[in-house]
Amino acid sequence: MTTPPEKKPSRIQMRNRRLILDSALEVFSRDGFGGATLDSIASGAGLSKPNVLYYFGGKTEIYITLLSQLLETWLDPLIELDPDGDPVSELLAYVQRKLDMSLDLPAESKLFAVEMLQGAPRMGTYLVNDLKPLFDEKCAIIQDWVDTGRIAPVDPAHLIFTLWSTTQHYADFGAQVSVLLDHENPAARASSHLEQMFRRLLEPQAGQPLTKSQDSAPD
Amino acid sequence: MTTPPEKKPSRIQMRNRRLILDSALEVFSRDGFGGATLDSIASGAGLSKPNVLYYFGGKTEIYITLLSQLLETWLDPLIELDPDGDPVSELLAYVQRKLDMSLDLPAESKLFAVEMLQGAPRMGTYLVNDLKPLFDEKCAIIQDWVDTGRIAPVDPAHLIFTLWSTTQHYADFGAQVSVLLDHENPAARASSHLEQMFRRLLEPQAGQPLTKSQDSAPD
DNA sequence: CCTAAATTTTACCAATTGGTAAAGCGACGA
DNA sequence: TCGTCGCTTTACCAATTGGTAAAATTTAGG
Repeated sequence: MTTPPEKKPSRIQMRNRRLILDSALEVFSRDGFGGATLDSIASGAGLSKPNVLYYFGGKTEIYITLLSQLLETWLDPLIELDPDGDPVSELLAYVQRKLDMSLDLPAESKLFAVEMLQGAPRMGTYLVNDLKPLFDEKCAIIQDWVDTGRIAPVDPAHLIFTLWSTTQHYADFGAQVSVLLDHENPAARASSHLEQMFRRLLEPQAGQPLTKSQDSAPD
Repeated sequence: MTTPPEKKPSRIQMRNRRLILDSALEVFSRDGFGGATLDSIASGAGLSKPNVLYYFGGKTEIYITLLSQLLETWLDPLIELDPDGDPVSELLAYVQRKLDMSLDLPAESKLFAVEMLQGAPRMGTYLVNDLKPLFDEKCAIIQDWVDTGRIAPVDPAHLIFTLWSTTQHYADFGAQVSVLLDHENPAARASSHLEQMFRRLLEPQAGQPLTKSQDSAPD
């Protein structure tokens, strides 16, 4: 009970907590957990360090708060993947949603990346308890689409990895992308490139439909 | 002259410098530049902190040394992309080389990622002076392959981004991959998934070959 | 074995870190 | 007017940080 005022958050509490979290997102996503300092978070929020610690129990609590808020936003597009929709459209829409998020909220993407690079030390349980079941569920859906010949045969898990990595790349490696593309805005080209790529990957080939992919061992 | 012994490096110098760099690679790739400490680098190398500073001028010098060594290894596969080879084979071989590197040397991949996430503050010049020209050169080659109808029409720059992101994902997000795949080794499946994906992306479609992209000026 | 150079350790330091204690400030109701 | 409750600041602190000086030790060469 030392730190966060209980009960109803007042207007000023809401405002300052948000200022702190906004600043912390920027700092943590750039410098990682260990590299971030309370001082830079505080100054980014326009507050003093002890004032920041009035609202949060400590550096770790800010980080955890950020991470769990992030996860809700992050999982949302995957949750929306509809087993009853048109498979290719659903997956292409997922790609676009993910790409939009990476372009609009690069810091969120980077924060996630930073945590993963460290081996997910403060996120391990979440990965196992929340992401894994959702991931398995969606893999099963995709596998069903493959089995019924509605998309080309593809490994669902690695398809999702590919989808995540290609979209998040524009956030996480934005510095590189920016230099290599002469600082032109990558958004439009990235979008059509990814759409084209996943469309080709996923659209069932006219040649070999479901006859061979139903259950036998491939390769 | 303060720090690194000049002239011929002795056997013990070679050994200790290598110990330090190996340990530093591990630490920097996990914790980032700001999060890494000389103490943890030293203890990882089995040396004392002042002893580490006998071989390197400081934390930054170790980091820079690591980065420039990394870049040679990292750029190599791209350099090998042969304009005279079979386009699809060349690109698929590049994918495999990149994937192998990510699986064999995940720390190198992570170090690069960490630096990019921070906005490449200690690498800006490398990006512009070394990577950018090479990138442009290879993009031109790929564009030529497209223009001559030897691969399907695709944006060369974004193709490379896709290639980089999908392969490096297995290193940078290894913690996530490991959990989601039930800790089974992703290597074999990743390899065939990526080969299939890029093959479909790149192989010219029977339907619409070079008619629309043939020779116009590639600005 | 002896010396000189190379290496390693011990003992420090100033600055910064995450965090705490308590005093000060402002608004608001009695 | 007063008190008090929520918020902010000032003044700290112990631990850790990157880095240095110099003594102690090891090594290599003759």
